[in-house]
Amino acid sequence: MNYWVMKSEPSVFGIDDLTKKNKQTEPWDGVRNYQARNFIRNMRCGDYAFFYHSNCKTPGIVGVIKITTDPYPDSAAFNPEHRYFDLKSTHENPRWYRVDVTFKEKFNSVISLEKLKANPLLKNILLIRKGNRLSITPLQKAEWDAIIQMS
DNA sequence: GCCAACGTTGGC
DNA sequence: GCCAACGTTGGC
Repeated sequence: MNYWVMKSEPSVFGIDDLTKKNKQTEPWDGVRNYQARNFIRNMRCGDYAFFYHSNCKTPGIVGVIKITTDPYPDSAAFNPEHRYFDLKSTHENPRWYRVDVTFKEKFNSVISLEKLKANPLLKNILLIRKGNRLSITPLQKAEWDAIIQMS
């Protein structure tokens, strides 16, 4: 079992896009960064992730999602019409991957970036490292637990 | 809107 | 392989 943080701009795709009754599972697609891609390929069905909202009024962790597939090729990369199209990704040799995520929980309030930075138990997490731009980052179990404690 | 930090591209 | 130029991310 692995733990992750998955980051997205809520104006593009936010946790509320997963809280609708008939749409609690969505593919997490569009990851086009190699480091993040490598993390996705290490994900397994049954892993858990925090949903992080970036580039918004109060950036921070807003809830919990579950990884509900193993990684599989991101078909958006195959579609020339799609904004995530990549000529160099082919069916024979896919370059980009995605997983499906399922809504689990939305916190009553955001665990803000500011609070995450202030918690000494989280001082090593990639998410808050200066200059980090990865949309997918791993967490240790102890770090996961520390964040749950804050919620 | 600003700008620092980072990743990618492409000329050489 | 180096590195300048450029595009993007994301906090503030």
